[in-house]
Parts: sequence; structure tokens; C-alpha cells
Amino acid sequence: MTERVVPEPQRRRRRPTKQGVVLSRELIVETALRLVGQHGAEALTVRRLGAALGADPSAVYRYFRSTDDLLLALADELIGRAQQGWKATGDWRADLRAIGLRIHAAYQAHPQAALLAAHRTTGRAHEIAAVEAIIGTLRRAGFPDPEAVRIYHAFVDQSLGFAALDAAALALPPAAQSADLRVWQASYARLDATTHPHIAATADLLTADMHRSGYPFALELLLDAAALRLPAAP
Amino acid sequence: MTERVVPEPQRRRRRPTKQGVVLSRELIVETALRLVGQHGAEALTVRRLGAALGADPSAVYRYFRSTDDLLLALADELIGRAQQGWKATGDWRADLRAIGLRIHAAYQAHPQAALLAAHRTTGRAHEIAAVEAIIGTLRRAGFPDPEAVRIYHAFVDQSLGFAALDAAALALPPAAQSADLRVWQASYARLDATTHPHIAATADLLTADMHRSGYPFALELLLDAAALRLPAAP
DNA sequence: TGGCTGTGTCAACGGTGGTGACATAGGCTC
DNA sequence: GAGCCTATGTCACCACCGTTGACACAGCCA
Repeated sequence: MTERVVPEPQRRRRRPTKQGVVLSRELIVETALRLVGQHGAEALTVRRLGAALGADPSAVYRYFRSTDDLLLALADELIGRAQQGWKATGDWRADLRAIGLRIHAAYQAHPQAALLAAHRTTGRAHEIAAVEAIIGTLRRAGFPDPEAVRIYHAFVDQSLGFAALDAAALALPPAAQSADLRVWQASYARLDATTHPHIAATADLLTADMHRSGYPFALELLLDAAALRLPAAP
Repeated sequence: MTERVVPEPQRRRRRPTKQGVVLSRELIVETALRLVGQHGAEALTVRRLGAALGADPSAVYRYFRSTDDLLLALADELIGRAQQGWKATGDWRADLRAIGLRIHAAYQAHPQAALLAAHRTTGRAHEIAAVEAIIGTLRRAGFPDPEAVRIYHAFVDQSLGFAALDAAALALPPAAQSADLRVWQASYARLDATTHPHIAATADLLTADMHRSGYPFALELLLDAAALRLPAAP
């Protein structure tokens, strides 16, 4: 028997499915993203994907070894979209800030997919390009290699962590989503000042702040702390 | 028919299972946590839980409406364990560091539950206690209220974001988990220095660093940046 | 002692990801 | 253009998942 999955470049026979669709890895990834965006993360099953494609579910396994393989392709596609059109300016703080905010925004645009993909290491083209750009920015800024790597790690994982956290909030069913926000007014804002003095003193500020993403400020803090560790310029 | 789930205080008939085990919410939660800890994340299924309990899987549904209900109970237990035994020292940096590392560790210990719980605002007792402790620490340190709230937000979301990210990595099926780690050696360490000079220059450092959690260092960066914003002491 | 009912068990449902066998059509060679 | 090879789509399965309705029985109360 031949290998079930044939690498894309070697594919030649574009045999249409019963419903006349010509499959490809690209089409499957796009369809999966659309499926997840429209019907939520739980809609991403091989059977539904097959139906959305107009093909037998098992046809997907001609293009991806497993659903996990497909998920990694989704993850890399998201990273690629985040970097689309980005260009280095030479100002390391501005560059890192831009990359961080772009990653965050790209994942927010597909919260359901972000939830599934944010924590994977794909090792694929788009991810590699992003790693090269970030580490390059840090090294050009003057960070010694060990420090550049540590800051890279903190930067990337913090961006992905916030992206996943904020995506998870967006991906909640509307009812649960507003319920989570209402907790700040319904529960925290009503605590007794004698038992919870600090929450009581800051309740209004808390309620307002928790409605926003904490990422931009956290990113600024990370950049501040990184700048502290930059060896003094000549 | 009676309600399937009867509230704990009203339970009276402690009828043992065929294998002689007397069930309770507490026993089920403990068993579930042990199951995750001993046999990996994927071991937490109702069927396996039933087997571990020495009961029919469906008996679990006499105590929890669904697996999600069970997971929320696990989450509450986790928050409690993270705070167990913690005491403020008066040194705000040491206190915040301890809280952050405790939250991270508690979630890491039970990745499966952490994944589903990290992004929810419960408004329950343990969560409220943690919020009060963190904001109190910041205010006592001398941060003005608006700054205290912003730093609180960044601190908490950073902790939960990393906790979820790292938990997700642990919760992966073993195959995907080792695959993700292997990517650094199999893919990044072999890139050509002419096309990817920065990755090539730091490949060894990267491979080593990415095997660890980025959280402790990111937390240190956040504390550094926060200290910068502390109004000068008299 | 007898009845009520909470609780454990059983069987079943529709779903999941995944695989081996098979038919067929696309593209190559001649 | 004919004919072969085989990549690819399809089908029939598998084992497992969460969940539920029906049922039997055991523990408690009267």
C-alpha cells in the first residue's frame, strides 16, 4: 500500500469528489478555519469538515495524518496572517510591540481556532519566520545571545498566553461571556469594606479595567523590563 | 423521576457500589485529580473515572450534572490548594512572586482541569481571597490605586495565561507533547545559517530554553517593570 | 415490618477519531 | 489514442467517548 498522505508537491491527480470539489491542503485549512469561525471550536470534527468540504470525511486523511496534523497547519496559518505585511523599522521596542500586538490581534480574529492552536509548536514556515524576526530584533538591539533567547521565550509565551486567554473569553457562549463580566459588578463591587478593604477601595477601577484586555499594558511592562537589561550603548 | 443530582447535604443513603465503595462528591473529585496526576491528562474520562472509583461510570452523573460540572469542582479545589498555607511576608515582590508561582504550580499539577478553568471568572470564595491578597499587596507596597489595579490585571492574566499555556502543553497526548518538543531539535536546530542566521546562532540556547516554562523569567520581568513604577519611598 | 425513594447498574444512543479494503479516474507511457 | 499504474475518494468498520432512561435493590423512616 502507498503512504496514505502524499506530500503536496507530488500531488498530481486532482480527482474531484462526488460533489465535484477538488481537494487540497490549502482548501481544507481554509474550510476548517471558516468552520471554526462560524460554528465554534467544537464544530471542528472530521465528519463535519468532510461535510463542509463536500467529501467523505476520511478523504481528509489523504492530506493530513491526523486531526492534530491539521491543527498544526491551522496554527501556522494564523501565525502567517499575523505577520502579513509587517516590516522591521530598526527600533527594537517599536518592532517587538508591533509583532506582539499583531499576534494578539490575529488570534483574536479567530478566537475558536486560537484556543486550539495557541499552545502548539509547529516548526513550520510561518512560525520559523516569526522566530527569526523576533530573535533577530533582540540581537540587533544588542542583547547577548542567552538574554535574547530568554526574552524571546518570555515575549512569545506571554503573547500566546494572553492571546489564548482573551480568545477563550471571546469564544465563550454569549451568555457565559456576559456572566463572567457581570461577576465584577455583581460580586466584587458588593463586597464589604471591612472584610475586603482592598477590593472595596478599588471596585470601580477593577470593574472598568477587567473589561479590557490586560495584554497591551503587560507587553509594555515586559518591554520596560527588557530595556533595563540591555547593556549600555557605547 | 427524581432529579438525577441530589445536593450533597441532602444525601443520606450511602449505598455502596458492587465493589464496596461508598461514593461522594469529595471522593470523586479526589479520584479524578489522582487519575490525572498518575495516568496523564487523557486518562480523565467518565469511563476510566468509574473504573478507578470501583463503580459504574454512570454513577458519576448522580453527583455531577456533566463532566463540565465536575471540572468546575476540580477548578475550585485547585484554587484552594494554590493558596493553602500561603502567608504574606510584607515584602511585596516576594509575596507576588510566591503567589504567581503557586498559582502556576497548582495548575501545572492538574493540567486537564487547568485548561478549562484558567479563563473563567468564578467570583467564588477562593478566587475572591486571591484578588484581595494581590491588590492588598500592591496597595501596601505604595502603588496608587489606578496603577495597583492595572498591575494586578497584568499580573493575574500573565499568571493564568502562562498557567493555561503550560498546562495545555502537559495536557497534550504524549505523542503530540514529545513531537512539539522535538521540533526544536529536528527543525530549528537544523536551519541554514545563511537563510536564518539568528536562529542558527542561538539554536542550542533555544533548544535548551524552550524545554522549560518561560513563566518564572516573565514573572521576574513583570516585577522589575512594576518596581520601576513604584513612587519613590520617602 | 413495609413502603418510599435514593442510588448503583445496565443497555443503548449518537457522536468521535481513525483505518483497511476497494473501486475508479487522472495522468503517464508507448 | 490505448492501456496501465496508482493516487485518491469512498465505504464499512473499529474502539471509545459522554450521556440518558429504565430498572432493581438497599437503606432509612414510619
